[in-house]
Amino acid sequence: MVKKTSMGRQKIEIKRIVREDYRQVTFSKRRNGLFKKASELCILCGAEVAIVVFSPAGKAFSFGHSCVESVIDRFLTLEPVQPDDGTPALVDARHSAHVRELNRQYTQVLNQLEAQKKRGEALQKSKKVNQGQVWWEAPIDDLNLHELEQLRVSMEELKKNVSKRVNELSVEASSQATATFLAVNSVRMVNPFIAKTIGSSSIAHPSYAFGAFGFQRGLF
Amino acid sequence: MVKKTSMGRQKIEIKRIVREDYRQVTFSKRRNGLFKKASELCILCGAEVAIVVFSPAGKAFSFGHSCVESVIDRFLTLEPVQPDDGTPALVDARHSAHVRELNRQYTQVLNQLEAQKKRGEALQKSKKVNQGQVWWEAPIDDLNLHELEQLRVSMEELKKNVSKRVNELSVEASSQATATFLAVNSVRMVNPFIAKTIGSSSIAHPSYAFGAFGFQRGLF
DNA sequence: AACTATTGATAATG
DNA sequence: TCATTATCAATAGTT
Repeated sequence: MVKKTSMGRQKIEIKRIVREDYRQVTFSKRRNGLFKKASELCILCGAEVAIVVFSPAGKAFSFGHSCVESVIDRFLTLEPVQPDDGTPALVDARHSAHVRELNRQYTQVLNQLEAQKKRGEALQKSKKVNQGQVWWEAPIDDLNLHELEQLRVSMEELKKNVSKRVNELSVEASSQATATFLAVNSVRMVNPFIAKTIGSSSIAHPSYAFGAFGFQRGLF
Repeated sequence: MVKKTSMGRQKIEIKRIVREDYRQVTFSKRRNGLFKKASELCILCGAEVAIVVFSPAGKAFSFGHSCVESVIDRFLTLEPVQPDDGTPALVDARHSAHVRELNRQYTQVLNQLEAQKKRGEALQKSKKVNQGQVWWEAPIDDLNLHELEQLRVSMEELKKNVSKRVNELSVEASSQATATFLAVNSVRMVNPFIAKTIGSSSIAHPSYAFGAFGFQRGLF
């Protein structure tokens, strides 16, 4: 079994966190969580959301869909407060357009980044799955008849290859060695391909270095 | 064992909820959840938070600690977007700073995106290599007798597993299917394990668009 | 920054 | 809408 590395999340009381460093970490985590939730709300329900957060240190963070200012503006125009009495400066309008466009691009790239990250994680994960897999102990239980049939054919092929190789070796090696190979005895199950790859730092077969057979781990 | 009264929460994809009634329910729940999270953030970390939410129907909801307006005001005085009655120079300076910061972030995220793309491509490549590599065509030529012996034992093991599985399936499947499996015919040689792994892992992760609309961090 | 054991949020249901 | 509950997602504590 794996060693327990953490007691995991513990219940906390909702009251001011006293220790500054803890508070800072929690602030970061929860601010991200909040923004994520807001993002989901926008996507799921087509809502418009603006969030402004000031850290205790006075640093400002904001989230907005589609744009903080537009949501806030919309909100403020609903409010009885009407601070605006006159000219909407054209220059500022232009600047705002600029900023909005920049924001749009930034947002777009952020999305792409997230997508890429996810993709990378997925690949990493499937790679891990492959690595943890020892092929002769592979999840045969999950295979249907068709897949088993394919496997069977594959095994025939491998057997042929092995036989061929044995014959080749038999020619050049002593008959004693061949007899040893042919004798069935209990040898530990290790994958000879991997052993080969690890043993030699040759790059003759670079693909194996990536755990082509999916193991590396689980071999004692 | 108590009767199951519900399937419980199920994983959902983060995309627009089509059914209006579901969307409305989710909007209510998640809006409350969002406000609660915001409240906790304020209490735990001493942050100031303002949230404005417009439902798709156009109804406004807001949360504020200590007060929506005060937070928004504080934010807007930082933001150069509003035409200020103060000196134009000061406004421009703020605006420039804002844009510079946004540009900096944009650049940074662009760089991250590039890095992620590279990483993803590398993983994809190694995965392809794995797929292209068929283990039964592995470099048997490079194996010595000892390694071949190990391989042989491994094959025995695999064969046992396959036989066992075939027996299991034979019990539950028709004799016809079993017969089909047992018949040797030329099937394209693919590794069923690999196929299986890919198949299941592609459905692996849900996905929400994290920060889908982008948060602007620390604008000043 | 990453990792888990937990708690907390919430989708499905009544 | 409100309550319930099984499940998923966020995150507190730790490394």
